[in-house]
Amino acid sequence: MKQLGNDAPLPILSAPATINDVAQLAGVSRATASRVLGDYGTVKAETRTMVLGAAARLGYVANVIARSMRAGTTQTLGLVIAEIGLSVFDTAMRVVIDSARAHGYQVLVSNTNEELEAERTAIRVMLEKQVDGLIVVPSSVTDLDFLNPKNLQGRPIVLLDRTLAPLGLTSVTGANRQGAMDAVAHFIENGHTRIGLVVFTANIEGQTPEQPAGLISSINDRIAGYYEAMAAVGLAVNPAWVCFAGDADVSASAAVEGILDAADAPTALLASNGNMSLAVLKVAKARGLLIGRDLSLVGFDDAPWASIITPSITVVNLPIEEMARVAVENLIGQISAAPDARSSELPMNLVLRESVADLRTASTRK
Amino acid sequence: MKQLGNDAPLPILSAPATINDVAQLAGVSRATASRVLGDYGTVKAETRTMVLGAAARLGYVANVIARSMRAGTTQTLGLVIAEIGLSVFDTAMRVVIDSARAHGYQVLVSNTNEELEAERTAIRVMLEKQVDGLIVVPSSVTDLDFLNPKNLQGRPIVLLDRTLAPLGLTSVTGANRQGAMDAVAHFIENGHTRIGLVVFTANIEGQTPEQPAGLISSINDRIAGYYEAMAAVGLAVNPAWVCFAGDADVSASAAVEGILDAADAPTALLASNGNMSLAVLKVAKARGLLIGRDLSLVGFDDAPWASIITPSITVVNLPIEEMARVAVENLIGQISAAPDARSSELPMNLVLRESVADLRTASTRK
DNA sequence: CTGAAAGCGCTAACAC
DNA sequence: GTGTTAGCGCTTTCAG
Repeated sequence: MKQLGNDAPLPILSAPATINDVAQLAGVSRATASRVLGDYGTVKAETRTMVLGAAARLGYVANVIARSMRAGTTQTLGLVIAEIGLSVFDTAMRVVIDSARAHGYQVLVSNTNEELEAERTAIRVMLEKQVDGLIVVPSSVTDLDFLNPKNLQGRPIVLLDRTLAPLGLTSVTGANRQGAMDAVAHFIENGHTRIGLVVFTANIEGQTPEQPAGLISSINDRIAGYYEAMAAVGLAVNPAWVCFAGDADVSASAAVEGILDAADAPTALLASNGNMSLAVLKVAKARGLLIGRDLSLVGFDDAPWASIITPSITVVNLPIEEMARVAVENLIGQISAAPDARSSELPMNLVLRESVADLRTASTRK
Repeated sequence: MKQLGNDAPLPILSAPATINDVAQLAGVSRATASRVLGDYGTVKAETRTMVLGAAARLGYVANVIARSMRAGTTQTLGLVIAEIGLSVFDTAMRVVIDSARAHGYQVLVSNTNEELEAERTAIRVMLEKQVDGLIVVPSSVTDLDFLNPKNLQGRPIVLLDRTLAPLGLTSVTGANRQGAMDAVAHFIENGHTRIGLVVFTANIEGQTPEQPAGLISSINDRIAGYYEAMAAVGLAVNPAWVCFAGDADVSASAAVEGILDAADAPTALLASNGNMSLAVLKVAKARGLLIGRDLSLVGFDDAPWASIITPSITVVNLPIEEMARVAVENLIGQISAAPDARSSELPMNLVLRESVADLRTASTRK
């Protein structure tokens, strides 16, 4: 390699310039170039200028991969999402990505489509890629030893939206049980007594009236809240009012249809998530049922359209933005040192709109 | 370092196991361990078993970062999205992530919120992280020298949804001009002559009736299509029917309000994207206007709610899933070798639903 | 203030 | 079939 003076002509590089090229062109050692580029140690102002000039001339871009190798940190977080396209998770992604960036981290994203195997692979790949930490929306409640910290190469993890009790991992969730109870209470306040529950839950085939085993915690809690709120006021639940569906298309609709076809069909439906709200809307539309009059609906997770359509939809809102922010901060906290890995459960609040009919005969307005 | 036999006791490692640890525990050289783990070259079956066993016992996870450094490839794609949360881009993300994975690539995602500076930074960070290629939804049409291939370290790039004519980069877009023309033609077919256009366009302040300079190509093409279709049938465009808004909340609503308040207000509105459709819905709701009767609407980009609400919304659908797939395949094609970097423009199609009123007096059904 | 040299974990010639 | 060795690009002691 020929030695180049300070103002040497720009060499033609086939590959992207390395720190060696910069050092050479500036006529200094690699170490000095690194000091300037990495902005540490001490370098004569003049030398610094030379190096910076050389870097600029060469269009030098640091190879962060190489830096990572020495530093042992990649400034990258892994985000494993159960279902991109579901409004609540899209929002979570946006916030995770944006606030990670604000903290100097990039985000590697994987989508599992609620499939266990995809999740397992995603985690492995991210560990291989040496992410500094993981934010995971877990999609299964069994066979999750791959999420056990002992298999995580010492990398911190935060669960988002769902907990995994047996593993005792840090999680950031919504108060789903309370949210469901509030929804049911709202129906009751408005004179409803026949209240149904349609649950969207990945990983089951078609639709079924029996509660599947191994539901993720958020759904589980919403179901528990529903039963608890009904029981609290002594309202009986007709088993035909509760149904579970495994996909957003046919079985979700079928589940809703099934409930509406029951002998003493509910006047009100609690939909377990955004997909299910859409399914209720779809069936109502097909049957010519006017939401908020012929059929009442409360959904979970506020979506951009929920407030704007007519009638607008009353929802139990998951504070997903805040949850995502908390998850990132908690994770970065764990990475940086302080192991204050405390789980948080954020309150959910009922957003009153127009989709619940007031069944009270007189004018008993609250 | 002490030599360990085949069945040596498991050493307690503070840091994650490296290939050295595996080799040592298996009693072979690093190279052999690498051969087994990387599945190349030839190794005696017995040795292979030893190595695999050792790796398993140690919970060995390959350090892909180190591998990348040698290989010069990271198997990672960079995705720079203009607005996470807009249905069309969320879908693009899902497809990019999923199909990249199907090709053995992971995806680093950044969100620019349509801000030039964020985009510039995102690209730089991704180059630093040595992504093998970039998929970018560019948010600006000026100052984009950072997207010039000569500043991209030789890494291929594919533009999604929008072109950048001066740079001549490969792009995958929709036939926006044609789409807008189809929408206008549909209005006209249904007897509308006063047809308005509300445009959502980031990076302007508030709302304005004049067409801002430097609009991204997709929006530009939609606007051009609108004017062209009107001109084609000799329909005059009242300037008051066209308005531009810079944010999804107040100014989008204000733009719609402004148009509806015009002396000869349009009977039909073409909304330039999903955000704008929502704004039209919002204003219509506030004014008690029934879409599909009092005011007709055609939007762009099909969203999950568009078909389900009442009335359902007629849209010009961007084939975003296919576009995203094509973008990934094109990019990976460029990475792998074959520089068949041809841009594609995919057809858009009008999805007829219920949001356009038939103004023709008699029963001239088509 | 700057340079020489070691090494992060891995793979790939090249020997034997 | 397997081991030795060099080196990807970078940072960081340690000398001077």
